[in-house]
Amino acid sequence: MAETGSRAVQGENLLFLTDEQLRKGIEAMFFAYRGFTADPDRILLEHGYGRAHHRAVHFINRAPGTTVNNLLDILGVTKQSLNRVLRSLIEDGLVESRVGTRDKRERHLHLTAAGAALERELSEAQRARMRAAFREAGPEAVAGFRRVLEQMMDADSQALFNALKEGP
Amino acid sequence: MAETGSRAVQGENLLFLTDEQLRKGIEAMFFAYRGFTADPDRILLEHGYGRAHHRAVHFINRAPGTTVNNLLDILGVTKQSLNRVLRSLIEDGLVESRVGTRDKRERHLHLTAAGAALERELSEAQRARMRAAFREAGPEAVAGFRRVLEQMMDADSQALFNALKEGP
DNA sequence: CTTGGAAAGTCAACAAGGCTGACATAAAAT
DNA sequence: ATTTTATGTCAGCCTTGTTGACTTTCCAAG
Repeated sequence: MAETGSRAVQGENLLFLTDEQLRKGIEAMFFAYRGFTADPDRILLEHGYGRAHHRAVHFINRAPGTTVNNLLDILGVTKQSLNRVLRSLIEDGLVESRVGTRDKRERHLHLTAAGAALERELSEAQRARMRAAFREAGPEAVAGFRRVLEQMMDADSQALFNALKEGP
Repeated sequence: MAETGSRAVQGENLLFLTDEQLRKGIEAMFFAYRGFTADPDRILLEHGYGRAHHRAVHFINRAPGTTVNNLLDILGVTKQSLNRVLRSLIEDGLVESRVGTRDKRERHLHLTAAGAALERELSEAQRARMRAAFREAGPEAVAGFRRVLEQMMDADSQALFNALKEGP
């Protein structure tokens, strides 16, 4: 327990890499993620939806016209799982599925007015919390926050994240 | 869409609070949390456990002798949900439940040698990723990361997080 | 000492949201 | 003409969350 991992490196100012510091980082991620999802979860409950619907709505809004396969890559779930969510969103008139013009096998997904309204309600709540946290922490902390999170992603997630940056 | 939220504040250097920046922060949290849980999830699968078991084992290790009620506060789930997880861990000999000496209604939870071994396997994998991310990002980024995450927590989570810092 | 209530455990039932496997259809690609 | 790809769907399973009802144990206040 005493000499695991980071303590092996010596003669450098790497105190931020001690197991103790790493453990704090891990627990901070756990508690922060709970806060991160708390507000949308409350709103979703009122509408009879879950987190899976939030994720679908978020990324359809981010990349309107995206295909089902593309969404599967982003969300990292099976098509059966996504399909259950998409079906209810389409039935409820929040998402529209348009047959592709170039490739008619593809379905292009768009939010309806109602879908966009829900997306706004969810993302405004989530942004409000993020904004408060960012404001409290300050711009330099925010830059560090982003840098660490990006490094924590898998390589493929990192690619998806950066692809979303620029937009479609 | 144009003048929501942060853009209302003007004449200040608050560009890090634009809706666009906040959206990036939200997506970064989503993808990073997936990476954060990916390694433990793989290990848990091999052992036939899930994330709920990881959380229980983690916090029992952090605060040995903690009571069930205390653990319920930390994890934020129902006792029925936690009980199912604890029962399997106890049956499998990873967790020991000792009747309280002062108050015999309470059960004090401890990891067995086998439980501690699993905890080590899980936390070492998770620390390895966190360590790599921290090292890449650097100490100032790490400080910012921690500051933002703490602000993102609910007030009660923040209290729990800080209580855990000092130890029992 | 009795009783109220807290701590813990248990049973049952349910829902969301993951998963696998199998199969169907349409359209593109070869 | 055949194969591959994109999508949808049915059936069934698992984990992990929920509520509600009930019991046992036991501390503490009356």
